[in-house]
Amino acid sequence: MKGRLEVSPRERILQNGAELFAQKGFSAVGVREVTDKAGVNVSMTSYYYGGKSGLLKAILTDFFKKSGDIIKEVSGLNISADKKIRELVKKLMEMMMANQNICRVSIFEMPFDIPEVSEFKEQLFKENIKMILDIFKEKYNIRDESVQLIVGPAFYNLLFSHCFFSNILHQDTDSKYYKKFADTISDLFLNGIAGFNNKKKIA
Amino acid sequence: MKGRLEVSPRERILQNGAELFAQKGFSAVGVREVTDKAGVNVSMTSYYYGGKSGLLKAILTDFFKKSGDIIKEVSGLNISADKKIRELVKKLMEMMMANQNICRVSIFEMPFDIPEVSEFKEQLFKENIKMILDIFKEKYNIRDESVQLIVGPAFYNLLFSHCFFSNILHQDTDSKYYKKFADTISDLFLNGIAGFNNKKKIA
Amino acid sequence: MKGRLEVSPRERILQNGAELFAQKGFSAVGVREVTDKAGVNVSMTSYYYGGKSGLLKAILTDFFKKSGDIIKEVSGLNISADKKIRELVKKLMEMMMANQNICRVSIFEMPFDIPEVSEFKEQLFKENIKMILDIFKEKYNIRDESVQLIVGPAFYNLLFSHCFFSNILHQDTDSKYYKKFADTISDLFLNGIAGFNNKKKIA
Amino acid sequence: MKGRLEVSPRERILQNGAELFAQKGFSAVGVREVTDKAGVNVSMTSYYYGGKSGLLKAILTDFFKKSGDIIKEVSGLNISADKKIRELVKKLMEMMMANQNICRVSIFEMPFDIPEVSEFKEQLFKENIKMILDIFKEKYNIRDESVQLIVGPAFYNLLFSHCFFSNILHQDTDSKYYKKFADTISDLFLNGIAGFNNKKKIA
DNA sequence: GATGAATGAGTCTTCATTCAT
DNA sequence: TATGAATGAAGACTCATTCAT
Repeated sequence: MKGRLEVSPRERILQNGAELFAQKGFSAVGVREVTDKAGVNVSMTSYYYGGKSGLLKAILTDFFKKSGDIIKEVSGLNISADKKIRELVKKLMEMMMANQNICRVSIFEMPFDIPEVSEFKEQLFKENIKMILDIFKEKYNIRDESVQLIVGPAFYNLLFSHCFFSNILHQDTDSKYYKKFADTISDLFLNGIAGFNNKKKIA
Repeated sequence: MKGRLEVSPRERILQNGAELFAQKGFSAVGVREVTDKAGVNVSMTSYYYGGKSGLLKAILTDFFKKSGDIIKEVSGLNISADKKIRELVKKLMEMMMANQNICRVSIFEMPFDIPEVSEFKEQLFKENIKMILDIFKEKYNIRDESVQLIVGPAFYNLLFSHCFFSNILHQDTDSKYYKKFADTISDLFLNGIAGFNNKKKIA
Repeated sequence: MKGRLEVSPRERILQNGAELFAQKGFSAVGVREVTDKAGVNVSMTSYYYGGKSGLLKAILTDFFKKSGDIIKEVSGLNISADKKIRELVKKLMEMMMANQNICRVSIFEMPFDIPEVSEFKEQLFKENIKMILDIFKEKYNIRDESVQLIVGPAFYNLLFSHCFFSNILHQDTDSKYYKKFADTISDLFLNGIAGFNNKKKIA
Repeated sequence: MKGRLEVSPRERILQNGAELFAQKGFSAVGVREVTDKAGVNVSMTSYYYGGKSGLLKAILTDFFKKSGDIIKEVSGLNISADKKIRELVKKLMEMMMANQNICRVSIFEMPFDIPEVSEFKEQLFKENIKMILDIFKEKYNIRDESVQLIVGPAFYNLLFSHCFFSNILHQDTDSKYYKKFADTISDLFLNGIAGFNNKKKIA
């Protein structure tokens, strides 16, 4: 009899896969490495996810579902756009803190050699970006489309810059750090974007 | 007969390698693919660069040399810190525009499965970040170290967010776009960082 | 509720197995493919037939039983040897028409990698050939054993040449075709074998 | 320095592949088994033939080239059609004796699970059959197309019935056997086909 | 300097089968 | 009787690298 805390093989593969992919990069990790770590048979990756790329798709799906839900939730709040952005940053940072591996993999893996997965990610990503831009537009007057194409991604990138550099800089990422990070990014972005409406340019 | 414009086999490998790595990711590209494209023999990669990872190291070296030179140059200018930042963004963008493949590869490839290259990149990257932070400190009062660890990378990330998303969003990246991008990022960042010194918070 | 026309799972596996084996070859078909097509659980192949090779043995048994019965029946008829041969060809063709998949599989699969099945088929096959040769010997004087070893198989092969080529030539195989085929083969063979007793050689 | 009798790795793979495929069937043989027997590295199969199916295609090409050359040569002879047929049988049997493995593989392997190879064989096969039928038509009056579709293949099948049964019957196949076989088949076929022109039917 | 045949380790995936339910 | 999750072995193939020429 399996105990209550027992995690299913399917889930173990996803979690361990995300962890290894986050550490070493998708294509540098073998399925055998993942399943060994998960304590299941090699063939279970194909059995459950239809293969290594299917596992990556499952990870991406998980991430974009989680972040999409947050964006939608924040969108629906009855608060100012600025507050929404702060709230969005905070909630996304919390989610990232709780799902570091899945997030890092979803953000950084660009499997251009697997078109199917590549297009899949592209689609999910664009949906996310669009929803975020909709929040910005509630208050800020971002007419120029080319700016939109810069500001939206820039925001997204700021958010995840932590992921980007924690890999390289090996910073400690406790909950206090995440909070500080969220605040700083919100300040930086809100002040930055506010400046667009000012006449006088800095420098 | 080799003309004046003839590029050496060694250089052809690097350029074609950077192009393919940028398109498909380092580990998704085989040396054979690179050398075929470059029109040289397979074994020349090992011959010139000591192997595939050696080629990546050479690309990284090239990029960090180029960006380091720009940072140093701008650092030495006798202008305000704000203007230095604008100049830095402008110059780096120009460099990226001229060396898209090498830049993208250098920024996005995280070869954690090859510790030697991974550490190599980490070292070069940290040197760059440090030099940039020194410019910020000239004027802005960024006391809190954890903020430093956020703002520096955030700036770096903003700069390269273009790379990140051009892969996914397939934007046109002509020289006009680059200029607009540089301006927007400079505005965003300078306004954002200026806000840190303001008492009143937005939102 | 199972109706009268319902076919048992066991039989469904055999029929669908024969069909797929006939189309794609024994080793190119997986048990999962067979059971999916049959609408039963994967493990039923092992359950009913003791495994994939057991299923093949069952198909072979079915075929050699059917053809053996025909040969015995024709042998016992009180007609001339020539007529027996015509009748044999006709009856076998009818049986093949009604059991195309089982016949094709039984004739063409040579599972040398599964000695048990290979020997099983060899034994059944030799019994068939022997019974056919006995019919020939009733009238024709085929003394030379090496000729026996040629003529018997040649007859058998002529009979099944239709199977052999229908795979490649994609002929229509309606009942009219089968009748024409049976007649032609009978003519060819009876004329051919009759010639053995003639002195003068053709050509 | 390699001796004069040394066979190239490429050729060793083909010969040993043909031998193993002939014995155990194409899909029952692993590439590793072939290359081990050939004394070369596993990857050479892909290197030279582009994979296991490429090796099969090479074997087929070899066979159909050899048999096609013979058919063309005999076609061009200035002798009666009957003599051409006898000569054809004799020459093909000689070729088969000298290339037993390649012939058996080419005749019996029907790789329907590899459409590319399947179609490749189909095309080569049809070309062969067509050339043979042209010889028949020189003298014999085979008007009915459906008979053509039977007689041509039947001849082909008679020829190769030896292959078919030597697998099962384990006959000795020395040069004396081959000669006897060629004679018997020629007699059988020429008498059989001659009978088509006779009014009276046997039986 | 440059070639390309050859290597061997490693990859993902598929398969028939089993066992607890 | 029937299920389907799980197994372990084996499959073909790719890759970076080397070495004799």
